[in-house]
Amino acid sequence: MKMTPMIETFVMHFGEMGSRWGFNRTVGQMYALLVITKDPISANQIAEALSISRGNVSMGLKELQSWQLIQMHHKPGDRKEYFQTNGSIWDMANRVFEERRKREMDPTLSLLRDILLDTPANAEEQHAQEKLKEVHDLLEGITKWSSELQRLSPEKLDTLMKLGSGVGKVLDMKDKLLKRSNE
Amino acid sequence: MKMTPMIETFVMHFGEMGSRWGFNRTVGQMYALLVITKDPISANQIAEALSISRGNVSMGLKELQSWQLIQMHHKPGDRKEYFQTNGSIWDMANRVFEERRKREMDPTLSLLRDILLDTPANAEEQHAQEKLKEVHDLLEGITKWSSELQRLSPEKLDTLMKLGSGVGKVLDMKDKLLKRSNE
DNA sequence: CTAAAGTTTCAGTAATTATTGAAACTTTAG
DNA sequence: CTAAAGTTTCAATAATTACTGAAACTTTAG
Repeated sequence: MKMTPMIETFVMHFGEMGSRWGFNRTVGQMYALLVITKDPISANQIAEALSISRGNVSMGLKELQSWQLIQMHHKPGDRKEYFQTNGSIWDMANRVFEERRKREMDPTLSLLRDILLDTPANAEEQHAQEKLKEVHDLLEGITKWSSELQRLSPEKLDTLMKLGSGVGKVLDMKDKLLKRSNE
Repeated sequence: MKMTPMIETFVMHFGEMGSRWGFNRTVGQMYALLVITKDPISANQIAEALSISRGNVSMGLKELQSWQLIQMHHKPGDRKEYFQTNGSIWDMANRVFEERRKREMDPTLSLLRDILLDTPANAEEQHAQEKLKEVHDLLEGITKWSSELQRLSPEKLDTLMKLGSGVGKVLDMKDKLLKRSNE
């Protein structure tokens, strides 16, 4: 597995970005390689293409599987395992959002819920709790909203995206419609 | 500056989460402290409350300022600088999203644009480019969509959020409305 | 059952990132 | 202008995180 310069550029960049996206450099490289490679490839091919150790590849594949970003394959008459990305680019984005929400918001949300059950001991804690309530409501709002979005069909999502700032107009229309139906 | 146990719990948790949110532990702690503290506090008070070095606080404040999350204040007759969070919790969320978009998507988007200008050298690169196009379109979609959302008034955003799965229905209404106005 | 082909684990080490604290710098009251 | 009060910088070091590769494990063909 030799990468062409174009492919190498992309793979290495994805590696650099990896850490910002929630996984480490080699996991980012591995995923990039799998995204642009048409046919499933083996762990050894990955190790060779990226010049990293076989052990590291094994751990990376485990990580990518835990994100549900890749799939394992078996070729008939071959004992090796072959890997491939799982689903469309949209599915990938959904999984990444979902996973990050789990890691970045859920633990905080749960802690905030606990703290908000306590009775504030003094004026200082009273003020603190009010702020925490705001943070809590924000996180809860984002969480609910994002799970609603994931429930929408891809077509509706696409419409919504294309609507852009037009969303404002649609909201106005909604108010008018409701009013009309109440009359 | 002594923190009560409740406040300490929150501050330390925010520190742990900090790295997942794009800044480091102490920056997370510092921000949490500023969020729940009513009156502006000095760099020294922060260092004392969190038991971290004065130098570290200085760097952290710089980082928080670069995210536009805090504001500096001067008290009359006092040479010290006092700090306070900047804007509402909503403003905070907006700034964090914006900043993360800059760090996590913009560089990739720009690289992808470049690569897509190249002519594929063979079938392998041809397939790679198709995939890259998909990734590019996804990132561009998210970028545009999120900047549209930021342009909406807070009230409309709130309506949109509360709408939840109702978004689907509103989209249906939109189609009907358009049809009606065309008749 | 055995050996071969493959995968995973994990202790040790390398690489990266965060933190300290002393020195350099800046600002202002007098 | 000077000294005092404050802030920032950055080289050294600590803490964390990622990577390697050999050993342990698993699976299957024969």
